Amino acid sequence: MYQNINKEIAKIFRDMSHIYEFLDDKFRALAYQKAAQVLEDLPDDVRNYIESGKLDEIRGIGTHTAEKIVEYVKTGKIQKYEELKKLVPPDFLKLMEVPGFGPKTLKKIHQELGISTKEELIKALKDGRVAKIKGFGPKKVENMLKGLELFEKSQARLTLWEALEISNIIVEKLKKLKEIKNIEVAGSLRRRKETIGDIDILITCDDKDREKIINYFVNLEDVKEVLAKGDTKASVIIKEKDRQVDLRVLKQEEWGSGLQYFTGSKEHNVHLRDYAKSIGLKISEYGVFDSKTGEKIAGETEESVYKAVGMQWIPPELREDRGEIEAAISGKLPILVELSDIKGDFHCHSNWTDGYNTILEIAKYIKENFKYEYLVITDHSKAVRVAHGLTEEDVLKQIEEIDKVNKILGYPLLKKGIEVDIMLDGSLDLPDEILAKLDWVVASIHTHFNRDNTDRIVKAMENPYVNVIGHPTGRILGSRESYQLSDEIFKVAKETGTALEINSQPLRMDLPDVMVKKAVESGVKLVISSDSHSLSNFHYIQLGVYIARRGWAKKEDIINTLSWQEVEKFVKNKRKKFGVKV
DNA sequence: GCCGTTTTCGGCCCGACTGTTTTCAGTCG
Repeated sequence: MYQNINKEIAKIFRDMSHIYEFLDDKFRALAYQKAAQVLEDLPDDVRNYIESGKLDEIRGIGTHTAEKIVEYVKTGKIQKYEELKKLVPPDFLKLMEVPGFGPKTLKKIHQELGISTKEELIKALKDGRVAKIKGFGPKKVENMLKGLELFEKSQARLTLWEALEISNIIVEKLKKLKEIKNIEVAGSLRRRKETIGDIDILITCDDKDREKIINYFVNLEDVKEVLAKGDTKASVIIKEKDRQVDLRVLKQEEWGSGLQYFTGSKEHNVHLRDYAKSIGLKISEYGVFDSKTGEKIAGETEESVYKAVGMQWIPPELREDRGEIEAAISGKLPILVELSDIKGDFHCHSNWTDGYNTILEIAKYIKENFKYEYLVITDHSKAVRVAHGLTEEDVLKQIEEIDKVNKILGYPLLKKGIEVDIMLDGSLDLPDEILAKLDWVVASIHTHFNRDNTDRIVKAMENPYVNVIGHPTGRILGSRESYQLSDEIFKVAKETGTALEINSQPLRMDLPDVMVKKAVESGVKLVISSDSHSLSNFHYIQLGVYIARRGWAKKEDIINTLSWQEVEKFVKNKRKKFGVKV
């Protein structure tokens, strides 16, 4: 069962971390926080680590957290957690995530007023009881109430695509000001995380131009409300999706260290600063300093910051504290795949099923807008009724149509493919004789999400004609969790010569980054696909490239970087392996 | 509770901001 148990335990550890914060045991809280993060990022089922005796070799998991993991696996609960839970009102655990609601604040309210539910707390905030506690006051209470409101409003995060679109609009407008010297987005957006909270934009300029730039920013037509406007920073809410956008003005000599700091992630920065400290240096957003003399030794560029602590520059997509710091110290960072390496797209839909455009329209659009060597048309197969999936006869007709369009284009840009459905028993809904006529076969699951689907995917991969598994985990961000899968899929993918898809649809982003990393480590090939249903969708491919990069994928790991001739070799190799004549 | 390119014990990122204080604790990113 893939990931679920890791997540279950991570959630408990996170709760325990909150409880320890509440109990003023800061460092235990930190340790559990770290263990939770590590578990969430773990691409393997944690039980595999137990079996192989490697559980406490994971950095961040020690003797005691390992014991508790084993205990959970064996008994379904953690005794210590059950005891700790009794010490903190359950509502307060959730409230700790609200801005302004720290452990000390909540503890004091709990002790002084004997309050233990969210409802009572809100009442006490409003009727002035909280404001009377020593160390509290009207302003603090006001901010807590505001925090509560904000928290409830902004729970939903933007997709990476939405955040990129919004930030591009703002950045392009700012770029028109010639006073701005450097400009860059920061935060999770620069790291290209799958979802984004707020948008951070950093710039540098001469001191005398600050005011003009900040005024220009807060007066953009996209701005709905100005939250704050100061000397070095302005925050606004923009009309598009009611999102907060922050502009920060840095000094030229602090550009690198500021960009590094504001890019994060938090975990990456903590680890980086900790390491710097161990070699006698101090890193802050203002630069890299000698701990003893206080002398500044770097900061103007990001490269200089990493270089000063003896590391390679780390691409933002890797900055999640998943081993990139160690790799950068030993000079072993991978050279990540880039959008310009991509030679084609392997998954799209035409109006033969649920796409909006004719095959000819698609072909012309790709010819004009991409430098692709190939594009595989992969409409749905008949089992997907809502999409009017293709029957055997339809597939044969579409093959003729594609030949026709290629003739119009004057070269064979389009390739013949299908997104064939994986049935409940793992069989496919089109016969091998039909699949054999195609250049490329994507096999996907579109039904029965509430079960462990390893068996279905394994069986599909054992079909000689299946080249890639489409959106392998089935997740939809914000609405559908991944179904369960075991690591066997990586093993079988490798053995059978089947690739795994990185589906670039903004709400899919499937495979997720940590699974991409696992695939790369397992020697499994990946295919980046737009899964387009309309012309503009083809541009999603860059999202897939970002996930691939976040999963440490190199050019060699990605099938799309191959010429079509090499792709054909990949297809033939699998068929040969299964004894099919090619 | 975790961890080691100073350490197996004694640390655990850094700085700004806010609101409450009268020198600082708590929170945030």
